[in-house]
Amino acid sequence: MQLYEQHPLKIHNSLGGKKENFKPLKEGYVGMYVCGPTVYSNVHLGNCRTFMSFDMMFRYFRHLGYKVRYVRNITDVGHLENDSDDGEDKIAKKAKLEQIEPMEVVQRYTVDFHNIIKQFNLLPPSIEPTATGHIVEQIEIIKEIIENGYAYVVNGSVYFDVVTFNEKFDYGKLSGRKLEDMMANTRQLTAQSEKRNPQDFALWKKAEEQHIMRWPSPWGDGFPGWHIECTVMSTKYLGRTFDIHGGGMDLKFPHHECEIAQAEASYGKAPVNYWIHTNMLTLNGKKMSKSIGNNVFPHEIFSGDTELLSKAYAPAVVRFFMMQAHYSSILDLSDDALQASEKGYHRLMDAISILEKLETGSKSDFDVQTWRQKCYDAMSDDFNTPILIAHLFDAVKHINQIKEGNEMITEVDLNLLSDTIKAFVYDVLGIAPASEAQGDSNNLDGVLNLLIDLRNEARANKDFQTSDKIRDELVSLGIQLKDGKDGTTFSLN
RNA sequence: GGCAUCGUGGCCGAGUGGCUAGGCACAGCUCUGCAAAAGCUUGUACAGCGGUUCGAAUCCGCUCGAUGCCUCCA
Repeated sequence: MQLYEQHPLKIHNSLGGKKENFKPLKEGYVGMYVCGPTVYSNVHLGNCRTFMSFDMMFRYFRHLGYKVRYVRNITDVGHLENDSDDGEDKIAKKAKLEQIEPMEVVQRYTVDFHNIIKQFNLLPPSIEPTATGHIVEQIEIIKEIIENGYAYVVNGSVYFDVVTFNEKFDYGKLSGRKLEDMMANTRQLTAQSEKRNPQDFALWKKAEEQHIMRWPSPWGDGFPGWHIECTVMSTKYLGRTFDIHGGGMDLKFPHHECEIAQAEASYGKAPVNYWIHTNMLTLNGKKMSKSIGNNVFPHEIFSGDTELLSKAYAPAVVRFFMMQAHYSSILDLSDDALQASEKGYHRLMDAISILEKLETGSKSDFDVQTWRQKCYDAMSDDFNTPILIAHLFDAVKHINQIKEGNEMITEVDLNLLSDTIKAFVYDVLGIAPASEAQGDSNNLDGVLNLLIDLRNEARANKDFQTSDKIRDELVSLGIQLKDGKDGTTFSLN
């Protein structure tokens, strides 16, 4: 029996706005697509939060025993700079600015993205397709949409006909908008626009002479519109209808709305059963955004090299900080909040590290079975990581009590406790084990144990000057000694 | 202007029609040579105004405020 049978999962579906019981199309398998980064600049921390949230979901699905195909794309072409007719591709624009090949820009920032994501301990997706690798498929689906009567060609460009589409399908069902309202709220089209209606969006854009990223198509040389790549790459690898589609809240409209429209206009059916949208990470109460410059880069956090922070924070601490908030809530980044998380993180990790040293007894004062169930209940209730973490701290309390000799635990329970807490912290939350995060080494252990011995000798001789010197010097090196009942231990910061 | 989300104790952040999340900070105590760590104890918050209810912070309405989307953005 798989874990997913014992712990049924509920997911908040953005389409409809309700929590629903999760039922995959094929039992035991999950298909999940997440809109990945546009690689024309470094990822900022806000981007990372989204990918981290979906990484956590990916991990929990796997933990539950599902076989998951997780597709996260790389957008390396296609974002129109603006809606005007000379709209050019963001990546191409950046390339011209820096006098290099567009694919060089793509390469540089893709490498940066992978590097950062790895430090945050994200698992690689099953497939990471690129938009430029699927031009042929994009052209094919555009042809289909034209044949079905939901798109029109103007002067080498192809536009999706929202009004015609809306007659048969419902444009706006994901974002809760009505086409009439949208049209009423839009200014009149300028005379020179090619579009029949301001709400129409580009499926294919004609490339002007100076446009360097271009591909031949039945409508002339050009490049694909922003929304079509996701429709193509998701359905190609997951099927025309698949389980989960995720992305940041800011993509709900128009991007995801358009994806639904494109899929329905071509294949005639809804592409996705469960839409999941993660909320924004804010900085000073405002959304992080590349375009307005309100952002923090991960390397600035890791190095502490920013005016926003008083010190550097390890990737695992940042990850723990993010997991303390629900994925669907706005999270505001601040130095105070990170500091609080860092302390909590160390408390949790210290408890895990003393698990092996605990002595077992004849009975348990801690109901591990019930606690374990609560952990699953939290995660299975729309991936409620903050509640899970609250339960983990409940266990921390008991672990410390057992260490102090105030409580007892049986060997069986201790093993279950140990396995469960490690599974949730390491495997599900994706928080790196202490040894990895702290750069463990046996040499260091040996040296520290020697220093601890020397200090304890000094203390025994009441030579507190020496003992305090050892302790204080170590603290300034980031090593904290902890005197307990059963001797002295240390932890690294 | 339209649509959406949200407003919780010093800070961060869950949750919910009645039975006190959690973390951090603060205070007292225990332990300690002194600290740190750990443990124990204390904090009764839910924007405002109405309404529904035996009972609402939780449901409904209004007001105020914040944020997001409506043009590229996770």
